[in-house]
Amino acid sequence: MATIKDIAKKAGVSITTVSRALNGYSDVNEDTRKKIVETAKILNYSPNSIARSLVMKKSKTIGLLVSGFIRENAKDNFMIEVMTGINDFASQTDYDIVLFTTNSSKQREKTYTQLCRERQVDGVIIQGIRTDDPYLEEVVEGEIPCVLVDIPRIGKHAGYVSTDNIAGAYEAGKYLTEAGHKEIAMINGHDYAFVSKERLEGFTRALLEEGIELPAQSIENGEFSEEGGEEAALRLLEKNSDLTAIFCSSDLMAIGAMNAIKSKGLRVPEDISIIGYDNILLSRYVQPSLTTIAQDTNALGYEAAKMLIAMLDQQKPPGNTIVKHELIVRNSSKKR
Amino acid sequence: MATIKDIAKKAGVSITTVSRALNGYSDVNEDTRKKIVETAKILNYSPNSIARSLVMKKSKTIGLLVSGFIRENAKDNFMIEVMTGINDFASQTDYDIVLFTTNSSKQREKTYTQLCRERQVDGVIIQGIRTDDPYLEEVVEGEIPCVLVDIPRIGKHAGYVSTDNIAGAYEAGKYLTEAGHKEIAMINGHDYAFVSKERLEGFTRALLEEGIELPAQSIENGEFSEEGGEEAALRLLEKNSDLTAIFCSSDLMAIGAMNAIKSKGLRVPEDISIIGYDNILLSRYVQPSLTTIAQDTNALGYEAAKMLIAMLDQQKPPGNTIVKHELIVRNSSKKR
DNA sequence: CCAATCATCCGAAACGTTTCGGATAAAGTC
DNA sequence: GACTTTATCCGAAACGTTTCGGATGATTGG
Repeated sequence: MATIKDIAKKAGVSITTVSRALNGYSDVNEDTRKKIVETAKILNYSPNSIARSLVMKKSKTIGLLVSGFIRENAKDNFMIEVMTGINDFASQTDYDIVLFTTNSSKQREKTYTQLCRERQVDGVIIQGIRTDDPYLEEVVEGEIPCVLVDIPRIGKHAGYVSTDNIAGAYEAGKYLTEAGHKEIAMINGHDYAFVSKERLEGFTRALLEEGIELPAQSIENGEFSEEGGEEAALRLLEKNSDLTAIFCSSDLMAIGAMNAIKSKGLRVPEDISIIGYDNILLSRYVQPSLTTIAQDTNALGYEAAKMLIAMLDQQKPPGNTIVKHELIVRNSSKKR
Repeated sequence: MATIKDIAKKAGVSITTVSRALNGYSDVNEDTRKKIVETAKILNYSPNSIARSLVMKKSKTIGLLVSGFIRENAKDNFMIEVMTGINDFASQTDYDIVLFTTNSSKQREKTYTQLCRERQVDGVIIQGIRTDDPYLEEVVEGEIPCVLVDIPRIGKHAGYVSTDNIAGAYEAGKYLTEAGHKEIAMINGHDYAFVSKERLEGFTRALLEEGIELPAQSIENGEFSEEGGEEAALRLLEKNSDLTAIFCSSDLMAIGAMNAIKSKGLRVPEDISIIGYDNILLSRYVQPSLTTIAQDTNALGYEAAKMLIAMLDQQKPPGNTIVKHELIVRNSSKKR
């Protein structure tokens, strides 16, 4: 592998001059620059970004820290869409992406901060970690520029992107009440996700405005999985056989709930209306197709990368970006 | 950021000793090691992997070069499952993954080899590039250890993982002929994918064994997309209204074909049987659920990472790994 | 007691780059 | 002609590690 030194020797100039020539500095004669560029090409030179990183103290890489990057979660193309969004922006810049994954199963001995410092990433985008993650605090308070996806926390070096989950859930609630539903239940994710709290809040508020209470026994957690959603729905149906609508905090749980309803011999949407959240790919293909709150997932990633790189390259202070959402009515819900 | 030098000063030893103590060499007294480890902890030391990479000439990263890592392709969770497989293996090792993506749209000025050399990846896994990719040759013949996914090429430093596409397509063909189908067509991907060639070969052979010809006019390309599959199916139906079965080179195209059939007022599988390839997530959820050839996509990635890291760490020569496949009969196909 | 072995430590070079501070010679200024 | 300016170049230090080749002193063997 040819180095800058080899070029210098071959071209008969100093190392300094080669470096400056290749980096477009003005204090090098156009003729010598040409010669240097030419010999660089002849020697098939590629700059060694590691050496550069070492002296510049910048690695030009951003870490993508995702939790639950495992096969099961591939169902949910949420994660992958966020990733493509991040990549969409990053590929326009000179930043590369390095993938960190946390398998919560195996005890991890290193904190996220350590992980990032060792790999010398300039910043990190964090996705899918739970609010009870022991290392969340550390990274929000820490020195490493970071952007959180769907966790509304701002720190000295930490910003976030998300959607307005309260408003989204509110719209779902409004939609159901306006359709004449009265006996309504909710399947939430788990208590350690911000989105769960927010969606509960928005949904409750919408119902309350129509004078409908959402008692604790009408809320079950489904852990954001299809199976969890199915079981949660079964429990809800057990408790209240008059149910006419269920709002689910994720599409995957909504699909599970539909399975449960069908297994009980009931029909969607004739007997029970179902509304999900996320607008995952599956929701369009499932039978009946799913009414849901869509988020621009791709934009979520795009904006995250944009914010992070603005923090890195232009010292912009971290902030928060809210990406739009939208109610998409399909066939899993109907007027009462 | 504390360095090894800081530790040396604080602990009153040399830099060498700190390095050797931290890396578990035997020629350092147990007491001094303890002291060093302790002061390292106090100073909140993290090793700088960049400096280490520079001197070791190993970055302990593998590149993941994927083509078409864009939103549209997220439909197809093939790619993401391969990625999780790669990650599954890599996370057991000390290798990190850095993501390279090629957006074929924007003219790329750098070859894959240059990309890899600049970022100093120790090896690379390449996924989703076409056989007519101008840089494929370069990387197969090149010096950088690489593993190709679904491209059967072996070089001095290049191996591959794939499934037996010929056998898979052969099974699909056998299944259809044994079910009594005679008027059969095929929707293939495009001419620049190895899998297309192989699937065509296997399928043709199976039909031929039953004395059934597959003329060129019974084969249409669908570019591996849902829309392409739909259009291809329409062209086929136009040409031959007696068709009773279509084999598609990908599930996505199969789904498109089903749309086309329905739009023509025909039924799947009563009028026309459809069989796909890949067993993507959607194939289980679509109506009717899709008969398909399943590949262990996760294993594809896992084995790719395994092979690459064996090449890197144990100088194993590159080879080829064939991952198993399986015919999964669902509801989009039936006996004639 | 002398030489050989051993345990423990360290200095300095090396990895490939960037960049600060200057050096040199030619050109311009009065 | 003496001075300043300008264009062009370069030496050497720095980034944070690893590692080679020794150095030191204590212990052992005969």
